[in-house]
Amino acid sequence: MAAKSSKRSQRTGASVPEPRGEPPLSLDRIVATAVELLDAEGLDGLKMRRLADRLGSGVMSLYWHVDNKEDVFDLALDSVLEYRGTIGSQDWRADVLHMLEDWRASMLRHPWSASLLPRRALGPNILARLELLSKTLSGAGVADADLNVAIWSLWNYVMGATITRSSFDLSDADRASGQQRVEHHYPTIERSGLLLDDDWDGVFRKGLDFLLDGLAPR
Amino acid sequence: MAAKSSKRSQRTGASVPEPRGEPPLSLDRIVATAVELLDAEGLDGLKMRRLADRLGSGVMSLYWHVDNKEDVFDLALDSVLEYRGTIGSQDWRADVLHMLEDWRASMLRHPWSASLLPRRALGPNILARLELLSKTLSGAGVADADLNVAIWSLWNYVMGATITRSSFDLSDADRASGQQRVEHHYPTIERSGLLLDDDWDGVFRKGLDFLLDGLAPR
DNA sequence: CGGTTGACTCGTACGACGTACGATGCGATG
DNA sequence: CATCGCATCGTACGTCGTACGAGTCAACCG
Repeated sequence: MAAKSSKRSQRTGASVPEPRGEPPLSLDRIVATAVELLDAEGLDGLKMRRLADRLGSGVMSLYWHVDNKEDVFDLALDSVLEYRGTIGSQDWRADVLHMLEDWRASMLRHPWSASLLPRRALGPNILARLELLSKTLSGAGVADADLNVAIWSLWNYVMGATITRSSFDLSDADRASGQQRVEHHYPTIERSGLLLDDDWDGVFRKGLDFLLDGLAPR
Repeated sequence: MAAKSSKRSQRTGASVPEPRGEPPLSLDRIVATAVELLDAEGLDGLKMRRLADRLGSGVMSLYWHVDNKEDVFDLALDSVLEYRGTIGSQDWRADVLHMLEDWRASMLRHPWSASLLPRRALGPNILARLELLSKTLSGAGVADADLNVAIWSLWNYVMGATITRSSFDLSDADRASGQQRVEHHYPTIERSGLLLDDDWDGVFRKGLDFLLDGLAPR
């Protein structure tokens, strides 16, 4: 991450008239198309050749805009994590909830992002969210000494919830065949309906509410 | 996951005398060596050819014991997540803390595991840990209605904390170059020392304590 | 004792992938 | 018209996962 040095110049503000037919290659188009491809085919579905096909260009043309395939992953991931919401209403708690739920929703909309996140460095959009979270909590009266624990607790919770959820979606196919295994060997799990409960949103929200209750008085 | 159908038979209880020289191939040896290789070279360092080299065998011999490379990943991941601790002391809170901290430690000892977890189905050792957690919390007096939220809150927290930490380790290399960026654009993060604080264990423990305080009375 | 069978090993080969390299086209500038 | 930087792309190479089928050897059976 940080400063990859492809030969590409700084993006222009798009002052070109942009004619008919195939639009020209650009970083933005490449990243947007990569996201489409990832959404449609998953992590392993992103091949440089396929990406080029979708863009109507030659494979090697991509490499003028992008350093390598890892770069594409980084850019796609960060583009998906951008936050467009606002902050600074009267109700700091609503601000936090909105931002965190939006984050979770963004990642679930692009399930590959959860798989990618643990092995990529922190992109600017992730840092921006952390900054937003810090600022809001700080403004809400959380003491400086407690700030780090509060931020990380929330962060970890959301991150973990999202990744767990993605992981479960992945194993849905195995669920049927694995069900017997669960029923016979894990009685407590079975009794609690832990793996069957489909109300992920509700559980997520309850835990988050609970966490916030503890972190700062309503 | 679940029932992969390699041609391998059920593992024998090792009744063979096991002679000198290169030991024969076995699922256990393959998995153990895969973990070594992953520890040494990371996710991308695991190649079937390299694995075979380390084992002193031909590449294709692996495929009698294993379905494919994904199978190796699944087995390596699950083998690393096995919990050998006990449960059922007087102090349920200590039991939970021990199990969760052991989990985090296991994953940090094998950083590739955090990257792998989100895209793999739930293995038996993960389910076993969930079962243990459920049983302990249930025995500690957490009401059935609150059980799911409690389990998931803890689970998500640990999962998120571990993955965040791994992610930060990864970006350590970029830290120096990215530091200016952080300092200039993210003032609140900078002021709180959020990205510089090296006491991850302490923060992890504090948040966990806090979470447990809320989930069940001391 | 020769023949058969099943467990296990492995050499060769193939298709797919990421990408290095150098040629090519093109608009702007002198 | 000549030059130069931007942008594109065809070809080729090395590496990967693994399909296929031949090989070895011990155990078993007639």
